[in-house]
Amino acid sequence: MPELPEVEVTRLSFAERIRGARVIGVRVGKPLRWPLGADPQTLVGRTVGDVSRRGKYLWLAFERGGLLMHLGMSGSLAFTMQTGEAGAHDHFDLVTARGTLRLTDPRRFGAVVWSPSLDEAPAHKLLAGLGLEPFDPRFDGTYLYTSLHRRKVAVKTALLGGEVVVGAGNIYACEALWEAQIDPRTRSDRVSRPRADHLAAAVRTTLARAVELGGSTLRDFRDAHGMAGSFQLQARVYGRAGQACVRCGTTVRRIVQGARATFFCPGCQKR
DNA sequence: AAGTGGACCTGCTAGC
DNA sequence: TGCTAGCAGGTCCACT
Repeated sequence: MPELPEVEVTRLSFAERIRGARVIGVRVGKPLRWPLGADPQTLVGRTVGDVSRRGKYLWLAFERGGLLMHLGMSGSLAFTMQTGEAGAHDHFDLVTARGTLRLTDPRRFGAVVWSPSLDEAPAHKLLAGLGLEPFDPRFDGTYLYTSLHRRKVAVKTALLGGEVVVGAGNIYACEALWEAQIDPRTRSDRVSRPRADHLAAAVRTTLARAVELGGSTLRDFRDAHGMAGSFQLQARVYGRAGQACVRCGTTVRRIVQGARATFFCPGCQKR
């Protein structure tokens, strides 16, 4: 579920309200992708600081150390005063006097990991190797062109990998390639310089627009207030196999790349 | 070393 | 109506 826009929308929906809140309890449910790495009770009494984002990870800073959170494929966070009884898929509660931050994640690919800092393990290990943020000024056509030319994978695969640029998952990688009119099967080292410019811009604008629209709610994504996103209503190719391309009318296709579905228009997305 | 495929886990949907 | 296969927004790890 959550790609950069969903994670950012989630962050924006609770960061201000939780800042300064004192932790009064922690509840841990079923195991997530990685163990918490600390006794949950050691969080009690600490005060939450800034909430920031790196790629699809959230970092809840405390006075010393912090929680690195990932929503996996099916995770979402809620932050409310009236938190009900924990359900079968509620695997982490951070209870504060201002409300409870609850991670709900049916598939449990998500994670909540305690780390002394972002520069130390385990956070460091998880964030090492991540590419540039899409809104980093250094993420431009030159950078993208150079990075893509170091590899020989399909350009869609390179975008999804996160080693070049973070944040575009399956929906937004497909959408950005449609926007840039690039065939997702194009080998990364065959993307021309002008098209790298176009693609860098498309990644940025696609993700930015998705944040403005509250992300994509395909089935169950909600921000921390319970608000659904609406980008999915504007998707040009994702999930539209068999339908006419809104730009050229050609039938949108679904193929499989690296065990992931790719949607594209064979009419106007060229190699 | 880089590229590929399997693994993790649960729920929903389409099709028989 | 009920069962089953296939599919889903991510990413780590083992293997070639």
